[in-house]
Amino acid sequence: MNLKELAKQLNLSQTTVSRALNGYPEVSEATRLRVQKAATHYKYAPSKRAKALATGRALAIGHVIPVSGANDMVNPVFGDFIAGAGEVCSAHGYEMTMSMAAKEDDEEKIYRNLKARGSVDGVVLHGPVMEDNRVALLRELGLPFVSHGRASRIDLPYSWVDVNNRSAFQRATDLLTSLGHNRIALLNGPETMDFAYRRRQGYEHALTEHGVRPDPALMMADDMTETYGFDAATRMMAAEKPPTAFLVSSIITAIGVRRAIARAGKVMGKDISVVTHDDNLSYLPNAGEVPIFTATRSSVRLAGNKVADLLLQHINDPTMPPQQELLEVELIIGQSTGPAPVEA
Amino acid sequence: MNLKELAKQLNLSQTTVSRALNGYPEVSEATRLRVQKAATHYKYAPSKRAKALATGRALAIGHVIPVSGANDMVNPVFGDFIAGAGEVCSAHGYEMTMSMAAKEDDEEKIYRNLKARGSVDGVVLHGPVMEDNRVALLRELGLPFVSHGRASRIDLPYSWVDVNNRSAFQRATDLLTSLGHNRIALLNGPETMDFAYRRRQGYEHALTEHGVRPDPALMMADDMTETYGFDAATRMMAAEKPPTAFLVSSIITAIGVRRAIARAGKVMGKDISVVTHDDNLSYLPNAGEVPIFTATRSSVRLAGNKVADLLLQHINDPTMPPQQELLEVELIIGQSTGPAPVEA
DNA sequence: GCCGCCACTCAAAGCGCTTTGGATCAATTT
DNA sequence: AAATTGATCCAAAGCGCTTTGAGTGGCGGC
Repeated sequence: MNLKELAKQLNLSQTTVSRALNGYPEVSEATRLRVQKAATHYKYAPSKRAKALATGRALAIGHVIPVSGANDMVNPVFGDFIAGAGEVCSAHGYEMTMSMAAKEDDEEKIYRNLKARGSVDGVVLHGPVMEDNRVALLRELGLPFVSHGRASRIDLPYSWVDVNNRSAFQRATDLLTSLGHNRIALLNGPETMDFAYRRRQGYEHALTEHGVRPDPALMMADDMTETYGFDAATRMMAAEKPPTAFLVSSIITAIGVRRAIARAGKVMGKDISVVTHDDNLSYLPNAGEVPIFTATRSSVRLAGNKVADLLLQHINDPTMPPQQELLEVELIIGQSTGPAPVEA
Repeated sequence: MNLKELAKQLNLSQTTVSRALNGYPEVSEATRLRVQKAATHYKYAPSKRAKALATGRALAIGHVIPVSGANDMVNPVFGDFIAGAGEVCSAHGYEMTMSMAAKEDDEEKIYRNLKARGSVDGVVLHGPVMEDNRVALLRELGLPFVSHGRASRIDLPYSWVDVNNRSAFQRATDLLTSLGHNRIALLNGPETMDFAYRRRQGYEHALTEHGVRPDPALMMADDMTETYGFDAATRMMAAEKPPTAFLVSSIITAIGVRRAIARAGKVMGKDISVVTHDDNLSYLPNAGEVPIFTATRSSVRLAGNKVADLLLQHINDPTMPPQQELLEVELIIGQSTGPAPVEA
């Protein structure tokens, strides 16, 4: 059933039926009701394709997902973020489309096509890196976008929703030093990623504030897998001057660290402390009366909500100036931290 | 730049330009080349909206994601599956759109709309449950679809790609019994889900074959979170007749089990054995010379490839009869299994 | 020299919607 | 009584593409 047929059934013009269904005022309440009844009766749903062509709006936003890293890793955070964004999108009648971006150079083409083909009204920028050139590109294209995370060293205004990563890791480091730790290892994400860069800043800043010189031997950055956590922690603990605490960028990596600690015959939270960032993933709840990990927590699903919300605002009002939202983490005390062991 | 303008620039009709770009034979090689040059020069990309309207094809497939369970869990497997499907979609010029389905009754409406509005050419059915009524619905709607996993007790023909869950868990159970275990606990996923139902079948079948009566006290089913694994394992190990081995449906849950074992002061692979299903998630590689977990492994990313591939075939040839693909798992021996401890 | 054929090219219709620019008619105003 | 207004409704154009059906002109065969 399409508009024309529906109009014929009702002995009305397409114009009137269209207006009745889209809530325009130039139609009497009586006929509006009649039209709506008929529409639900015939299960009429307007063709998205035609609507998009006629209105110039796709009623869709796009996600361009960088499938990156050594082994084409998909960010484990992805599912929850999408779920968050999806909630607000579907509440506003928007769809989400995704494209996978394998190689770096592919990505520019993807955005250009998205714009030229008009398949989306806006995009969310995933995984910003430092000096991310996508920001300039998207601005130039005039494609509304919101970044999930900031891109450092960019002076162009643009919209983003980010976690205060610097402050989070600074606070986490403060916590550890206040417990007496001064050999604190950092297992960071890839430091081309902006969030990782900022976390290291927070970590180093806190250390220097406490008069500790950051030790390169205690700092690593890599794709945040479980095995990365295990391998790095195992190696560091076997070193000459092992750390007494780990600050970790992902709960998945932290799980690897926990495994390494157990394997070394130590007890997490007693012999060795661990603080991790916790994205509050639905399948990895870090909960309980006393959560397993002491963590800097920030719900990535909530971030998905906020990003989508902001993006839809931009789409509906293109003149709206860029907006930023900085989410503070909760510092959650769990079982994985304790006072630094006394030197033997 | 649109077709009309491009045609004008070239002093050709829209028809010819369109045909030149879409590879139709009725156009001379000379002009085809000329057109293609101009197209790339002007960065012309045909409007997806207009193309969709004109051809009746959206060049997109849909994913309807059930965001379900007690705490709106997003399946951790999701990201990798999507990445797999995305690969083949983008290789064929297709986009993927996702809709979140919160409540059960929502879902039917989502599919109906997807069809009526014509926003996708086909869908992948996620998370089939037993006697899944979506199969009948999609067939009735005439919307091409491929299911990721089967739906038991449905005698309608339809296409699916599934892991041989029954055989996988049967083999895993066999392995454990051959190691001398006869109190093997099953930590399954929600047994409304088809895959979980089948896994239990395999497990029970193997047990009975070995003359062991399945013990309800050793069987659980729930959302496959980490804490579920920890809680269930902790409880079972504290019971009167604790299990000597765990068979687990998800590596994430298995991680919880490992934590419970460590907490209880036991050694995994020695005091207590664990076999888990392993979806080969990119961020949770169960690798190394000897993998951490003994596992039934099947790449969910590969499944994504296959599902998308099959779906695109159906879309391109609607007369193609339903096809099924059953993926066998690899049984990987890791560090988490060993002979059953001798009774004290 | 005429016909038919092949290789190209084009004008125009159509996909299903929105939206512009009238029409129509009753009620109100002058 | 004529003109204005407001409330409804409509015909038709247009969104940017594909595709049908219809020309062109050049060429060999009779």
